[in-house]
Amino acid sequence: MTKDDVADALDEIGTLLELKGENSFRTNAYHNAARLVQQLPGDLKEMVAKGELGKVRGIGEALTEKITTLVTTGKLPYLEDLRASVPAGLVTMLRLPGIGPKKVKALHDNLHIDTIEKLKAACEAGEVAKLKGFGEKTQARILEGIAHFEKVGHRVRIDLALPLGTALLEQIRTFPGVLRSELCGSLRRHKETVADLDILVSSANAQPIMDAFVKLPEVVQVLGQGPTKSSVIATLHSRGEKVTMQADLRVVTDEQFPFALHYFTGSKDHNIRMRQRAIDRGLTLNEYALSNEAKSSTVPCKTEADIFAALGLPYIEPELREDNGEIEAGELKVLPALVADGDIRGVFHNHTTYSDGNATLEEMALAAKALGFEYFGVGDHSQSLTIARGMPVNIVRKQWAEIDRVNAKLSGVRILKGIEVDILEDGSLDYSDELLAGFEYVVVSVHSLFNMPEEDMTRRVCKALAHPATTMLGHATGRLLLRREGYKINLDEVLKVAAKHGKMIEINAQPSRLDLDWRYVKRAKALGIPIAINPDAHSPGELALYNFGVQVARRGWLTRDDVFNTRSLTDVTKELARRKEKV
DNA sequence: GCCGTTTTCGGCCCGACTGTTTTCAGTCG
Repeated sequence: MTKDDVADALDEIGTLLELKGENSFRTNAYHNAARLVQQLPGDLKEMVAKGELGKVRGIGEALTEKITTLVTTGKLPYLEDLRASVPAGLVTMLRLPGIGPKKVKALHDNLHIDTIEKLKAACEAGEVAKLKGFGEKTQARILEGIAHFEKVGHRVRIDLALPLGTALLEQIRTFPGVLRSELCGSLRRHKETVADLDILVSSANAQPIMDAFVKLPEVVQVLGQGPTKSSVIATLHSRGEKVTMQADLRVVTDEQFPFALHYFTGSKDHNIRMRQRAIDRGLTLNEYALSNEAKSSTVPCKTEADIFAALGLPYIEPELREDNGEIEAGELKVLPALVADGDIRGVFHNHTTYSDGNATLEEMALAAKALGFEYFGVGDHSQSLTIARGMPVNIVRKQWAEIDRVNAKLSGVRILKGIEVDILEDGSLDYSDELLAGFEYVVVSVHSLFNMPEEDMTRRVCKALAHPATTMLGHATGRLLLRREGYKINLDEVLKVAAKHGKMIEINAQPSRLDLDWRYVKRAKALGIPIAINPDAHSPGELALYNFGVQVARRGWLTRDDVFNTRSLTDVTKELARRKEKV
């Protein structure tokens, strides 16, 4: 049993106890212990053997015993009993927004609801609204949540899908007889969420590769196995979550590989356009070849670039293949040279122990330096966001003094004095103009009152953007991918106001956000709005998440020049100073 | 569940919001 397996078990106990109505301090102790186990340095088995587990603050006698049982026997009767006493569907119901353990329990106790399907039926019959503590609005909200759940329930965030895909691919690459191999589909196009994994291999002999694939340790179920295609369910722990996805492996000959790679990368709409393009030239394109049927000959292509060239196009990056103008741009030779990870020279919106981050200014700055960044922009929370330990004014001044001290000490990286200031209900900012003037830049974000009507929210954010002290807008919609839709806001209006006042917009690179969405990134570019890619890091490790933001930027057609933090420290500080002077 | 130099019980987890109520429980970050 790995740390992740143990953490999963403890989390599950916590959740099941919540559903049984257990007090929250007790359930929290389990969730807390799950996190502790996951973050434990060193080998868990060793710690158990040496009896060191109990020394960890937050793990007492009862948890030591349960973790020991899990690690030594691989199972836990206590958990198995709990599972048997709580219907599995109740845990799924917790994923609906506005529905917590108490409401799930009430639904189960009173209406015997133990699945999403039964819940939906009960809502539609109006039974839920009649329950004590529920009402018409709650019932409507549940139905909305179910509709949302049905739409995206099976998709997985890219940061969780990628490690599973990579783990499978890396093992496949060690199989004898594998010539070329690649992850295809929406994962290769770097979409923000992925439905399943498409893996492509070229080899002269498919069968042994198929046989080895279905026996990989991540594979928990074989859905089908044929001579050229196998489908499995695979599972992996990544970033503290258990990821389960369908994975399809296809094996083609090496001559077919570029065609199959292009075909399985998609998107479907892009492929349709490409096939049509082939037909226009008297050719046919499919996943195996580009052929001239009249002459019963084929056009030899060694790479995807050869296929594009054969159809009169420059190479089109996978991120652009959405039939979103890339073919027209290719024809006109105006495809953008997309920004790349290596172009990023610093980041702006990050947190430290001054608010809800878990590392100090210096630790974060050093981690930024280790990534090759020239500058680390701090953007801790402002005073009204008390839950995230937002900084009162005196703490801001203390942080400034520490930044000066650390900057004097460190070389090769410079800390920039920024802030993530809350946009208050009326669109004003959470600090006085006088204090705001003391920052090198100001990120403005919404963290409260998500349910405002669209018009009010739009006005609120636009007012904040227009504030002279504002440098850029943080996570524009507040969405949490697959979990919570963003607040209702007219983004086109927001972009217009940003362009008018010369303000920037961030791509929040947290994989659960990826907000601004790439579709709007492209529109922002058209309006000349500079984009900043920010990891919104709360720990040193999260700084590396900026690469997910780069992927969004690439899907939004951005070049290096479109992204503010591709500029050098000198350029960035000069520009920030220029902006402040204007104020 | 955990924790403890105010130590073996009682605090831990705070504030705002929502929708349900008629004084508050549940959810969320």
